[in-house]
Amino acid sequence: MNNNAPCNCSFMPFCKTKLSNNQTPDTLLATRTRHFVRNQALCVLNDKFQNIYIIKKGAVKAYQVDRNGNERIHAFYFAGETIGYRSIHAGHYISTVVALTSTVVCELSYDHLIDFLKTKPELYNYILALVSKQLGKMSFMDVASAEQRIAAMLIDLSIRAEGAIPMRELTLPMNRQDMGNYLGLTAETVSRILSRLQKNDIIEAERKFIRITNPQKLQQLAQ
Amino acid sequence: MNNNAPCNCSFMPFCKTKLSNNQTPDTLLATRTRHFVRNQALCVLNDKFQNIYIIKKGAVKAYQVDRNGNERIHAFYFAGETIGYRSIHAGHYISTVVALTSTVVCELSYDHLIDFLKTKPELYNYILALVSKQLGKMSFMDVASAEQRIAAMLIDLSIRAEGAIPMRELTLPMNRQDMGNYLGLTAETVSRILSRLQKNDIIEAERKFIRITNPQKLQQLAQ
DNA sequence: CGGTAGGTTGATTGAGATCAATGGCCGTGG
DNA sequence: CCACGGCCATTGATCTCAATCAACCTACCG
Repeated sequence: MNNNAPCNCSFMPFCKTKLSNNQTPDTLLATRTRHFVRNQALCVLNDKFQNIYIIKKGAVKAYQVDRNGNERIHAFYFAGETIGYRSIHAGHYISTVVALTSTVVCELSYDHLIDFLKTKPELYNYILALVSKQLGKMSFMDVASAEQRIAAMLIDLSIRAEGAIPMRELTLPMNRQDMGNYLGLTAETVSRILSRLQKNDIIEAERKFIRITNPQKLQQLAQ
Repeated sequence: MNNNAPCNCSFMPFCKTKLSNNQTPDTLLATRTRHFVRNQALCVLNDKFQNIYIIKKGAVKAYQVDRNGNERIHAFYFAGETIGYRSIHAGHYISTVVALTSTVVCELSYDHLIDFLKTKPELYNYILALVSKQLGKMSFMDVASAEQRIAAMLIDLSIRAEGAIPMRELTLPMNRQDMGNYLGLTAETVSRILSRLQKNDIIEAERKFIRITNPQKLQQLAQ
């Protein structure tokens, strides 16, 4: 991973490189590459909101802890995806985000982003659209059956997860517990459904490795 | 409702009035007041996204229709609340929004808003925070019991719904079917739980009218 | 090579869906 | 004004799916 390589993420318009005199590329908007190991926190609930993170490599989970001390995962993020929009309003991080695997991120100061935007009003609609895009991700999964939820999640992951072959193969970065937590199911139910999908020749599941052998059927189950 | 009265909604900074020569107040950003009757649509899924609506009076529901033709309500909006942020990214409305009662809205062209913002860079962070705020409303209700969901919804409505006396009394703008749809429950379950809450002296429920007789207990049930 | 976290599978239970019947409210039209 | 019809709400009986509790297996890591 080259720290100075131009992004191809959603911040590309802010990140285009130009060659300066000494032939090293500069970004328009200052960023910093950071590395996180498994279980290390990128940001912690209630810490002052300062940075937006774009995942370059790896995967993370975002969660809150309820009054009973139970973890509630509300999102997973993969390479190319952005973390922090949800915290702009509050001024502090509204969830804790930890790395599920070794993870590389691009760190970007929100204040610098705002200052930069003031010099580029033509990007204004662009950045609003980026934040708006997140709003479309609110899901209705709470009404679906366990099988529908898991089918939908596998399809989603097969598209978003790093290294995944869309609708064919993927390596889950999270365990059954975390999948269940995110979907509102228990780890046992996740395990049972994956076994059932395998019995029905829709997927092959071997711990973290998943191969989707019948994408059409899986899509159908996901509704 | 005075069309020219200054807003006290989240768009207030764009809406402050000044007296011009002839003593009629002007808004900084052009808006238009519109009236909708029950069941009339403010906007329809897939129509070109053009306007943001701020509810001045009344209540609306936002829903999508799934492949099986089932309505899926993902939000209710009340006086003071804003509709349209979710559609900025897509360029078209990503849900259909219909009035639950007679409803008055303030209509605001998104293009005009963007143009206006370009003249007011100091409001960049403000508007980003407004959209970000919506992201915080994504809920975890899918893991709660039916009783928890309904308790939480009653508390939420008692704060947000027009004419509601916070934590005391409210008149529901929607029927049991819509409540259930939103919460991922059936109308029968909603009815049963409301009856149970009444039997336990936590609320009085008479069709659309709800009086919260034991707010502490209700809060406790909602977790 | 042993310990532990993660994963699978079985038996039982329970919350909420489903199916069904009844009653009340309200708008419409005679 | 009242009668009718439709929608909405309530309540009961039954069923189903996923949670829970429990046992056991397997991969991986120090």
